[in-house]
Amino acid sequence: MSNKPHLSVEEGQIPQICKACEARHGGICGVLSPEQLAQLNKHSSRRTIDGGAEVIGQGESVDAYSNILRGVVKLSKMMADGRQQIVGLQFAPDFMGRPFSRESALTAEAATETEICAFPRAALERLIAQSPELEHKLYDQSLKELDEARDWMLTLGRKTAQEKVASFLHLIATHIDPLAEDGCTFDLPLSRADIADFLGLTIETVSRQMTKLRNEKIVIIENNRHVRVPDIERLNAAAGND
Amino acid sequence: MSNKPHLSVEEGQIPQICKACEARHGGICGVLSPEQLAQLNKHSSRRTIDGGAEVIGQGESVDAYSNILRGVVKLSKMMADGRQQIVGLQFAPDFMGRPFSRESALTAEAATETEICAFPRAALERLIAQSPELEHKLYDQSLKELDEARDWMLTLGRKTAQEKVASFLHLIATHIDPLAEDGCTFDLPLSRADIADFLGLTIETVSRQMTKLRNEKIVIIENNRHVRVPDIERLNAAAGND
DNA sequence: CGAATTTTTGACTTCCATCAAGTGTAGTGG
DNA sequence: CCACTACACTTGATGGAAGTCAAAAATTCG
Repeated sequence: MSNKPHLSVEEGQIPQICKACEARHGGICGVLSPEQLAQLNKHSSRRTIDGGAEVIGQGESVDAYSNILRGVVKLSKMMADGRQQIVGLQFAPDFMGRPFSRESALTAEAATETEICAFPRAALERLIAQSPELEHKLYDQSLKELDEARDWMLTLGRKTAQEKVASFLHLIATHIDPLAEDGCTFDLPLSRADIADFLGLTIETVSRQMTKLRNEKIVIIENNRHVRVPDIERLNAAAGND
Repeated sequence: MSNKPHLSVEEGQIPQICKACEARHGGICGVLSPEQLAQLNKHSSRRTIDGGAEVIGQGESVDAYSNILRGVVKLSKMMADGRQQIVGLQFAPDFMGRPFSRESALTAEAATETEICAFPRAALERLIAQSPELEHKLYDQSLKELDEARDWMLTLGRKTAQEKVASFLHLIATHIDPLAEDGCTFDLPLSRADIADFLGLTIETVSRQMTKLRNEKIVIIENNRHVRVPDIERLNAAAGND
């Protein structure tokens, strides 16, 4: 046997599909026992969502939660006259959903092609009720999201357009390519229109500030979507962070 | 059988000081058993904080949590160059603190004279570990705060100065005087400078927009701090909500 | 009352939004 | 392969909402 004895007993009960799943490393499934995983798995289904497609609409009733396995999801709010604000981005292996609320106050939309693992509300809530570890994990994620939301409030309320765009690039750089201090490269998951909606700006202003950052050699823009950051600390400084 | 909790039996064990406390009605103490209340109470202390005084500073280490019993607390973030953004307001009987983090990313400052009930971090974390109901309650509050933070992101990113000021007045009106649809009256817990920091504006702009709302008869400003809203729905409309 | 602070009002400036072309870039079909 | 269209992005010219600077008015407080 290649596995340790005490693990091999449990590993055998983990659903095949969960074994290599990212949601077990950092995601909420990591705190579930093999039995619980199997139980949740019975009702869950994987789905691929095209970029731009809506996962759940503002005001719709919520009857499913999901884990993001791949891709980026935008959470946004819209005013009656069409003004829109992106209030959060979710990456794999984030849990997506608002427990204990029947109705979504947000629109969730895939920014890129996205793969999710969805399960019915009742199944998750049953698990929450019987597993304090799961609720703890969810609580922990919501605290992180709250920290992120508050960071972004400072960006929205007090930063200049240039600092906002730099802050956005910094956010993406640290989420997509979380390694090498020097010279990280990535594709932007958002269009200019989305970036504008995230930063509370217009697409023209985003474009102009991108050009400025390029001219100042803080970023190298290769293919509109493809960006290289030679010095993440210079970008951080341009974002107004310390 | 005999140790099964029953209210009438246990009421007698509730600490005297907790009996009339607001934190037991809507606050986190409401989910604690009399034994747990007694345990927490042994280490807790009530404190009155003057308006303007700092409760906990950005970057300081956190060794206590607290419940707000009276007053309003501002949570804010500051940039290196002094720009400041208020990222949340907390009212009685909110729980205040960031579990599972040693260091505060925020400054908490009393906006008005405030009374809190503080307890050491270890005491609360011990209780959390043994009471899933408590963690559930805390989770629920953090989800509400997340909803509020995201609402405010829309305000910061996409609303005009006029809508921002109206949104702020609406927020206070619904928190302070949560009754009578028609004609609510209240005192603003924040100075113009604080309102500006909450809305991402300057105090001059806040003042001008206040004047405009007064001229349009949407609010009646009696004593700078004292405000009357004759029609909460008109205020809501001025805030850009549907 | 008079000093200090907060708030309002006024004049001017600036940054970003708006409006309007222009320049890729990708996809389609002949 | 090249038109052709559609779409995303960039660039330019102009205007307006909110910021800045300055001073007056109102309010608080010793």
